[in-house]
Parts: sequence; structure tokens; C-alpha cells
Amino acid sequence: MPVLFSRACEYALRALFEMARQEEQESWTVQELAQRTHTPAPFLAKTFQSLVKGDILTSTKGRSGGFAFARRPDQILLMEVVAIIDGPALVENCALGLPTCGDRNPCPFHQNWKEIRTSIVSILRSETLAQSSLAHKLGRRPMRKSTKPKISPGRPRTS
Amino acid sequence: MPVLFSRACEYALRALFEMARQEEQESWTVQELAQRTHTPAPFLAKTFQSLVKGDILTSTKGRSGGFAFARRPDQILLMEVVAIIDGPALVENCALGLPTCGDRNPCPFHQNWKEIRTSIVSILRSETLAQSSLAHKLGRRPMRKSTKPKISPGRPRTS
DNA sequence: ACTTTTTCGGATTTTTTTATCTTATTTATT
DNA sequence: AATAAATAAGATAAAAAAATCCGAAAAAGT
Repeated sequence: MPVLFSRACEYALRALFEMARQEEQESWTVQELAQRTHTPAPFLAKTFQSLVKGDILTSTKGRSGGFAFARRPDQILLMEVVAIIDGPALVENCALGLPTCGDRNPCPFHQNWKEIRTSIVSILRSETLAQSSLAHKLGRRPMRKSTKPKISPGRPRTS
Repeated sequence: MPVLFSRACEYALRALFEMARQEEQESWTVQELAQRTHTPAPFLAKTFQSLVKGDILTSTKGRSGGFAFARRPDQILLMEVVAIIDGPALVENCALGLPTCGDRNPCPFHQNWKEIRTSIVSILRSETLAQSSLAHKLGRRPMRKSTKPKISPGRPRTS
């Protein structure tokens, strides 16, 4: 039912984007993030643990503990997060599930999938958490009533 | 664990490509297809039923029965098959699972996913079963008989 | 008619994914 | 010290997906 990422990955990205959006807050509890991003807290906590192991986050226990970025969010590629949580399937597997499919022995969908995958991978490998959440912040317009639309910020991609 | 399509859809496509590859054979039993494409027969049979309802296949019961194309495979878009089996999620859903995400209220990944999805959809909407299996037939090299295979089989390979 | 072979359709089982629960540990505050 | 608040980690439960099973119906061959 999920469309590109597993649920765990969807939730993690939602929470990470929320964190990146407010860099001034450095430590976050799972409760806080779960509420803000509408994700099940215990599940989010679980997947956050693997992000700690994967050197995306740090965690501190205890009363004023929580999770924080291990690196600045402009140094974290989306691909890293996805790879940690969903593994290499997205990059390695055949779209028809054939274990022997490859350039030497392509399935009928091989070339098509290769093209799609290139698009996916090139985005995930070039986009950082900071970029995505910045674009989100800027791109979202306050919905003014102006008869003439101003120049929209468009897509601030650093490309 | 599947990467773009559900298992049911992967299996169905494998079987449909196999059928399209040999247009001279018009009727196929599930057993035959399942064996050739290494898919679980009862499961394939189940999903084939929905393709009959979806006007991709016809079925005839009884002794010399089986499944056949309802239309010529050059008139069947991959997107039709995917839509019947996996539904509209691929085209409609947010990549982060947010029900309210849309152009007016985009999630941080919205523009990226839109771009990826465009690539997916444009391929699935332009490619027919016949095209894919023809490309496959022609593209596949005749695999000559060598006493020593250079690459070991069995290990999934990327690109 | 009877048997065989096939799809049909529902029910059921198994497996995987998703979600929660529980206990332990850590740390700040009182 | 005691308490409260937080993550850690393993166990468990629930839900969904994948796979199987079974009785029925249909059609061809004997």
C-alpha cells in the first residue's frame, strides 16, 4: 500500500523534515514529533533507533533527553535515510521480482525500470533534508487574496 | 519488499509478458504460465480473475480452457494492468503517506515525488505489453553454450 | 453418462509488516 | 535518595499481504 517507501520510512522522513524545519530546536522527544507529524509514537521510536545506529541521529536518555541530528541536515541525503530503513532493494531489485534479472539477462521491464530508478536515485542522492524542508517552508504560500499572483518562489532547487 | 508493484502485479506482468511473447499460442492454463514464470499458481489464478473482469483477459472453463488476451497485446497499456491490480495509489498517493498532501498543500517531498511519478506514469502509459515483450525478445542475446559460465547465476545483480 | 481438466469464488492459512507493550536504563530535578 | 521523564531493546499483538485450499461449475473427451 505504500507507494515508494515503507511505512517506517515514511514516518521517519516526516519526522526528520519536521526537525529540519526548525533547526533552532535541537533536541526532540518522540512524543513531540509523533504528535506533530501524526505518526505512531512507539513505531517512530523504533525506527529512530536505527537512524541513531546509522549515524543520522544522536539520542540522549533521561529527563531532558531526546533525539537530535548527528550531522547538520544539509549534510544528510535522503538516500542515506532510505537506505538505512528500507535497505538496498529500491536500487538493486528487479521491478518484476526476478532474482536473475540484470543487464546481461534483462526482464521485459528492465530498461523501463532502469530509467525510472535513475530518476528516483538521482533525486534521492542529490536532495538533502535541509533542501527539502527549506523548499517546503518557502514554497508554501500563505494564500493571500491578491488579484495578481506574485512571482512564486517556485521550486528553490539548488540543482 | 516489492519495489514498485505489489507481488500480485509482478506475477501478473511476468505471465502477461510470457503470453505476449508467444502470440501464436492463444490459450494458456495457469499451470503452464506459473511454471514458466516461476510464480505461485493459485495466486496467479486469483489475480488473473481480476484481469478478466478488467477486460484484459478472457477465460474459458473446462477441459481445453484457459486464459487468453481479450485484446491484442499491442492494445494493452502496462498502466491498465497496474491500475486494475494495484489500484490508483501509485498515481494518487503522497509519497510520505499524508492524506492532505497536494499541490495546494505540498509535503516536503511533494515536488520530488511529482517528478518521479511523472516518469513512472509516462512510461506505463506509453508502453504496451507487446512493446515490452518484443524489446525483450530482441534485446536478449542468445546466450551461447559455454562450458564455463563466467558469472555465477543466482546472485541478483544491479544494472 | 461419466471422467477429466479447467476456471470461479469463497474461505482459510501463512508470512510479513506494522504497531504496541513491557521492562530496563539513563539523567535531571526535587 | 527519590522521583519523573526520556530512550533502549526485546517481546508481543494486530493488521495486511501473500499464498493456499476447497467445493463448485463448466466444457471436452471417453
